[in-house]
Amino acid sequence: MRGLTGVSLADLAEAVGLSKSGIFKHFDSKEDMHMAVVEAVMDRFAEVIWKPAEALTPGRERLEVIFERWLHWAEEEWPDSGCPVTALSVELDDQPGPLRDLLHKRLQGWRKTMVREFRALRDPPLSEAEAQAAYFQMKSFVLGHSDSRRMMGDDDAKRSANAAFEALLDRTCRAAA
Amino acid sequence: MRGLTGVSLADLAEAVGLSKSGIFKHFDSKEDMHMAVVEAVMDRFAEVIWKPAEALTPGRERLEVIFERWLHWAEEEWPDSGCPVTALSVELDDQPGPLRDLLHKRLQGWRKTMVREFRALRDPPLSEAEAQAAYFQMKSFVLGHSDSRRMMGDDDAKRSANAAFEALLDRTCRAAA
DNA sequence: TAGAAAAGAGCACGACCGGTCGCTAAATTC
DNA sequence: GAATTTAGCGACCGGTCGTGCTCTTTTCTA
Repeated sequence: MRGLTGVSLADLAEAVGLSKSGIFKHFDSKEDMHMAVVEAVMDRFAEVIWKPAEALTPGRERLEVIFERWLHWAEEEWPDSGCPVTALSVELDDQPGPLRDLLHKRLQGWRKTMVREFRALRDPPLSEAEAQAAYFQMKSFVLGHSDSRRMMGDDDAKRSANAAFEALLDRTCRAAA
Repeated sequence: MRGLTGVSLADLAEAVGLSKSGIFKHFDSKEDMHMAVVEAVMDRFAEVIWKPAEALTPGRERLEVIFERWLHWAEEEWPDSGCPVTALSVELDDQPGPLRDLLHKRLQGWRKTMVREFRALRDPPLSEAEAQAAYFQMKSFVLGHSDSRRMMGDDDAKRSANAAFEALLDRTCRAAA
């Protein structure tokens, strides 16, 4: 990936068919643009991943749909660049400022949502700690999937990730209350 | 992180106390430098993570040491920038060329080593597929650990990763042959 | 110790960087 | 229909980019 810093105004101008100066009628600065990019990416993330699951009732099936959509998002929605959420995280995690803060806020919101989903996986509900541990693993498998597929060229990455996630759901459901 | 592209020759020159042109007596081009960076990073990776485990016999304890060193590597060896292997992977996974090829080769070598380690975790040894699945999860937890700690600000990330890894070892040892 | 070779400094280059300016033309509002 | 806002353009700014060239200084070797 090229990252936010790796895309110049000239690149962008050519891509959208505008002049550099034309772009500045829509954004005050490059950082202003970057903020809009983060917002747009996270909005799209929610639409692609959360929306299809919204209709379902909380529980295992919903989590399975979310996980499937999450892999799909990275694999099909961004076949060239790779998942922009991961890219933004790696690029911004040591760059303090409003941009990182915005991404952090959106990701925390998502995390909170997902922990809630995991709590509802079992009756009686999982403890907060159990749900957090489960989400940690879920997100790990998403990251592992991208790494395996993109960097290691592993065509079975999706299968590996799915198997790991299914096993995670199995043992999380089964765990004693 | 700033990435290879994000570090200019002027930055580097200042950091090492040389002039820009002075640097060119050691490297033919910036790409030549990048190759050396990838080599150096992977050499250091092996030294920090593999070397302390080398003395041990293959098996669970060795894997535990490797995992501990791997987390340590990301957390203590690179407290500011984050794990450079992850950074390089994300930066280069869609940039075909000798640089990506070099990183790919070194990472494949590491993967092969680790899969071998996992096979030796049990007697009778794990199948190739089982060992690959286990390594997929191990690497996922490493990635999850960095993401949780650096982007999400989770101080318990190490604990979460360790718990997940121990559980992985448990059920991998226990699995029927 | 003379001379070669290596390490480094200084400078200049063309290309590109993010950003501003003044202008035009289209759209919107009054 | 006049006035004002908006979208967009090309030219241009000061700076930085990677890199080549020449010259000096250090270091190694015969």
